[in-house]
Amino acid sequence: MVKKEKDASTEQRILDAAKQVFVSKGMAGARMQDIADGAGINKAMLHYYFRSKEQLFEIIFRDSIGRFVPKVKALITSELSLYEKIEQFCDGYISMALENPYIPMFVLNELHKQPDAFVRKMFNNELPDLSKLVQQIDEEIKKGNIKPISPVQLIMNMMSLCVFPFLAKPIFSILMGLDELQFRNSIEQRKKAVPQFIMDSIKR
Amino acid sequence: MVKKEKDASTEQRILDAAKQVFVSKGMAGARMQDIADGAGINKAMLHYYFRSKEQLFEIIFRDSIGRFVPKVKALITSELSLYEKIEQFCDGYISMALENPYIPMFVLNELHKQPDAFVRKMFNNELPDLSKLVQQIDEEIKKGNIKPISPVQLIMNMMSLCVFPFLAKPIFSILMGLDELQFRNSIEQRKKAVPQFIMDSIKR
DNA sequence: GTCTATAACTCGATAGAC
DNA sequence: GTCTATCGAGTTATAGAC
Repeated sequence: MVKKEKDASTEQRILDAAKQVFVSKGMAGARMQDIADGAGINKAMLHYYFRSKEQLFEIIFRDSIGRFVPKVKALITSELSLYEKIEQFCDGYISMALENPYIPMFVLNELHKQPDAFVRKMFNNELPDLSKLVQQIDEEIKKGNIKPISPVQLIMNMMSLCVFPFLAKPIFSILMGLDELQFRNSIEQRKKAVPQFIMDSIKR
Repeated sequence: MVKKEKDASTEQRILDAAKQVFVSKGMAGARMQDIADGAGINKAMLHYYFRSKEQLFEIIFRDSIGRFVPKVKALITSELSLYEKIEQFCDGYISMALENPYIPMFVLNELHKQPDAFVRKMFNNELPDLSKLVQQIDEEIKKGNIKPISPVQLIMNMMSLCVFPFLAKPIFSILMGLDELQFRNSIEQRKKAVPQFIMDSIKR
């Protein structure tokens, strides 16, 4: 990196443009030309800064998801109560996705193209251990603190409620006539509303 | 169609293979070669039966989603109670997606590439009218039958709980160690469990 | 570092024999 | 109806001048 550090560097402009294109078109649909246009340079420069499309994609992905995964791993094996875990997962995921709204679609697409390889990559070859969380749910049921529910169903519900609105943004916006700001506000509310919705449902 | 009707027709084999490929790779990622391989023929035959990739995609899409959309439109404007609508939407969507598990991903992908055009195509240029449903929710709140909740949030929740598990099948299966049958059973349960989960949460 | 030009390749589509 | 062979458009990637 011998260049001068004046305005927003070419490198950064490429990364920003690439994020934008990769999320709206997916890896296969993305065109290096579109990324170059978005960054205000030509295709050759993309290859100068990042050897290949593959590598550009890789860098963006790691940079985006790299910080969130370890947090979730730590959370689910922590000593917090079930309610705190639900609260922190929802808040943490929704906050992350509000800052990187392209991530949910990005992850989903790659997941479908090569499930095993991608899951391993995402979790650095070490799957998070859900057994403690599952056990915790079963205990709360046995103690009579929450209604009987299969842990698998509860975890599915929590993830669904957090992730899906980001994936379905286009259809929600059109169907419910939400503009950019209204959509953002609706999502913002969900940081509190989703844990509330879940607890209202399961608590006795 | 002058060919003999012996085994599973070439045409049907193409459609089956195409479904399979389109859902796992998306429209842009799908390769005519892969579809041809899946159907046990060569690329030229694809073009003989279906003029273009575009057209093949179109046919599969209309065939899959064509029946479900009108049902939903009728349901939300019907005279049924809020609870019955929730129950029937969840059961209807989950049943449809269990039979056509590729649809959720398929719709989502196209939605992201060309949101407006695709939504119009999906609903035949006539968006479903949610106002009656929204009004119904507000009334139930005013009557004190359910807790205060934004109709937008409630509808988002319902759709999330129904759709997301199909999208996230690969990660759920790996994370929770579910085989094909176990996953199917978990989803099957959700036909009843999701409406229950929602009602438990909102009812007074 | 940035550009133009072009090589190398992928993939949808077509021609034409059988 | 089915195949092989090939074209042509569109894309990633590289060479080489400035």
